[in-house]
Amino acid sequence: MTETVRSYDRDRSRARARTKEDESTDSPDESLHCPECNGPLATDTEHGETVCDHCGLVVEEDEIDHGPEWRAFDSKEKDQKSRVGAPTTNMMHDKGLSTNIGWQNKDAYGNSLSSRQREKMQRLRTWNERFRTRDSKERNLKQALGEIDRMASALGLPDSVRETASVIYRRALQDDLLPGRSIEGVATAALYAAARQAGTPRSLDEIAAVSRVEKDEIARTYRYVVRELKLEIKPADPEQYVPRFASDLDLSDESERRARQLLQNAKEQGVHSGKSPVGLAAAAVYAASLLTNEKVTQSEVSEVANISEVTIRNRYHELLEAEEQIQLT
DNA sequence: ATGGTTTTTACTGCGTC
DNA sequence: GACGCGGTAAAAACCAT
Repeated sequence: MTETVRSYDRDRSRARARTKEDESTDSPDESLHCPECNGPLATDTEHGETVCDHCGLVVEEDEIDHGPEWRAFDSKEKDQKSRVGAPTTNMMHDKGLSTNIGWQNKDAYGNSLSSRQREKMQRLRTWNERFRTRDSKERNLKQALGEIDRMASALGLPDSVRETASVIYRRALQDDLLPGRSIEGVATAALYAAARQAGTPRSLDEIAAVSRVEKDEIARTYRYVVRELKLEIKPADPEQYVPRFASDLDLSDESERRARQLLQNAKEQGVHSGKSPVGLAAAAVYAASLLTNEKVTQSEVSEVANISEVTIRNRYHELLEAEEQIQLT
């Protein structure tokens, strides 16, 4: 035991001595000569350069290659092959970059640890966690991202939306938009905005149903965040609601298609401005179900769309009128 | 706060199964 | 008689100003 340790040390010091020697004597590379003055070349290991001993000309700089390791034939492959480690994700408060200590009391080879070492690891875990989430912003983020994640899964929103929501939240945090507003409110607003940006909008009611904050606060915070961050979000397109409603009602693709067409016609006629997109979508779905003889009742549609039957009636009349107008032209 | 617009609530009448 | 649907009036909610 002691034997191996000592020999290891000795080897190391010997190795160090050797490099020192190389540097101090500036061991000129026999095969190379300076292109300028033909003097001997020396390698400066500290700066990673090859310099002419005589005139000081830097012949070669050993630059670090930041590029990918292998040839890549498209951007996707390039991403995969770049040598910069695991992808970062905005969904974790530290982007997945900080140290993690596994919970199992095993070393790198899978062997169990002695009780002493186990204690030590436990302390390390504790402190690592404390450092990692120490300052308030980090803690803030951690909580908010947890909320976003929870709500997104409850609403069946894809990861891409969560990413976007995370980015929005980060920006809000960075621009000091938080003071005076609740973390959860801003997190919810971020998710709402992200869902709309991604073209998979959820209505305020749906969002409010899974959030811990009231609807009006979400709406207020959302408007605020959008304004301050100057996010550009167009009004929701009614068509984006159609697939969800259609599938909730077990309607055929044909009905879905007709609903879309109805909405497009309405758009051309300009009937849609000022009306709630959800209501339009619901009406279109209902109207389409009539046209394809897949009867669904108004109350069923109003149920899945969270829209009153009256609104459906009003809208779908308008939709059918718009359709007639189109026929005439 | 205000006024204009849209949506909701509540109710009533009609036709059908 | 229950159900789906249509219409209406008044209240409530929403939005820009």
